[in-house]
Amino acid sequence: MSVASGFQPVPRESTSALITRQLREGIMRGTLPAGAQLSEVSLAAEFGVSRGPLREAMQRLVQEGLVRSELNRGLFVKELDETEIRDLYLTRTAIETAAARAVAHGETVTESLERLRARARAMAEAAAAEDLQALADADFAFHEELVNLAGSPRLHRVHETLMVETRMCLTALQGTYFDPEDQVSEHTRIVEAIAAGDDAAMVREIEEHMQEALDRLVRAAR
Amino acid sequence: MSVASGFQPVPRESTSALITRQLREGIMRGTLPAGAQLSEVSLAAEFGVSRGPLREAMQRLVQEGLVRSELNRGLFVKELDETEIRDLYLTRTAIETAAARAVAHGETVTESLERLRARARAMAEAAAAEDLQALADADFAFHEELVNLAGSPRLHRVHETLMVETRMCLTALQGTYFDPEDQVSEHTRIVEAIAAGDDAAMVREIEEHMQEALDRLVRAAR
DNA sequence: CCCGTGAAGATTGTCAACAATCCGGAGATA
DNA sequence: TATCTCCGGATTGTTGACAATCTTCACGGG
Repeated sequence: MSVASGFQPVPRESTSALITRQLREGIMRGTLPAGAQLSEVSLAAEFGVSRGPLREAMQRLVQEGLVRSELNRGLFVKELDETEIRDLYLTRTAIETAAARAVAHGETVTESLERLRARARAMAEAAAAEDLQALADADFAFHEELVNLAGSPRLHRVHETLMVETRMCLTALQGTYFDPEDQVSEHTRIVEAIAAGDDAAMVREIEEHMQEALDRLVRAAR
Repeated sequence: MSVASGFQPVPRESTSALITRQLREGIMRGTLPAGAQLSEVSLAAEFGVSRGPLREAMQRLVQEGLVRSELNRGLFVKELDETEIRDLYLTRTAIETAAARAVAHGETVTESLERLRARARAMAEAAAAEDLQALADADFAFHEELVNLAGSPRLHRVHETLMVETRMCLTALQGTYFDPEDQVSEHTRIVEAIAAGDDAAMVREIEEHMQEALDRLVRAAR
């Protein structure tokens, strides 16, 4: 019975894990806006489960830092002030520079670069088509790809949360205009720095990109 | 009644948070050894609570990555093979280099350096006294201090988990001998690089320190 | 001797009810 | 009018019981 035919272990997931994912999505999309109280009874009813599994999912989000718990009062979607946003981008810089270095020194650099270039191309196309939604999605896809290619479960897990928080910010500022060309070129420069194998340049490009993105965000928020 | 007399908000914590902390401590100290199944009933009995709050605490640890969940089978303390340990140190490097840079560019560099030097001194003293336990503790205190001084809640949260995992490794290898002098000098060099304000050197020293620590660990584990 | 079958025991997953706590407003008092 | 007290409603925190699932081991057939 061992024919080695690439079967993956059945992906069954616990209910709390499923709920966690949906809640995280909701926070990301702004369906659950920052500062909102998460009522246990109403959410449990919405998911069609009892409060037990729902509370377990909540605790996961608390540990993740997306939800704040006030004892005997309730759970609230975490709000991000400017200090928090700066910290968010500081941490993203830490994770993504590490990821870039791992990619640059990895076994499959050429393949990785190909995938990153594809993501960058997708951004350029979205920018050319002036499709801001697609541009934002491609932007996220690029950064997720970068961290995935590093092949580090820890960097990946941390980054996942950071991206949710980032999306939270952008959702809150929906409708604001950012110059597409800047964004595209910043990403292209990152890829080329990785291709060049120049660690210092790589770090510098990512740092500048984060700084730019942070500035855009903070400026728009005022 | 508003005399503004520096009271801090009562630190009341939820039961699941308290349990989480204790479980984490147990994992760290090896009381709950890697790979062990965490029985809900027995643990709940030990804590004197019912299974509800305990399960919530477990979900936090799952999210943190310290515990692995197998559906309908149970929860197990995560095991760290060599690949995992490498990833752990990769991530620690990412977090701690970022922290060091934040400290170096922070407002209170001189004060921060003082505290780091104090930690380094404590290590030197423990090494001189050949107290290996104290040396290990001082080592951890140094790295925790470094990340705390960065003042980043996100770096801090991630790092906390990483340190638990690191301690897990060392607990498993208890009794192994590491050269104290090497450890002390590596930390001193990190502090001095921060003092010199040389970003590149700082990153290099931390990377080398992590590499050394990783090598010591991997060598000892074989 | 090996392998499939099935029941018993143990463990996890889920639920609905109970207890404790908090918030807001009505009423009383100075 | 301002303030204190107390009560009702709502929400969270906790519990014990029930359902579903997995593991183990003995049994019987090939």
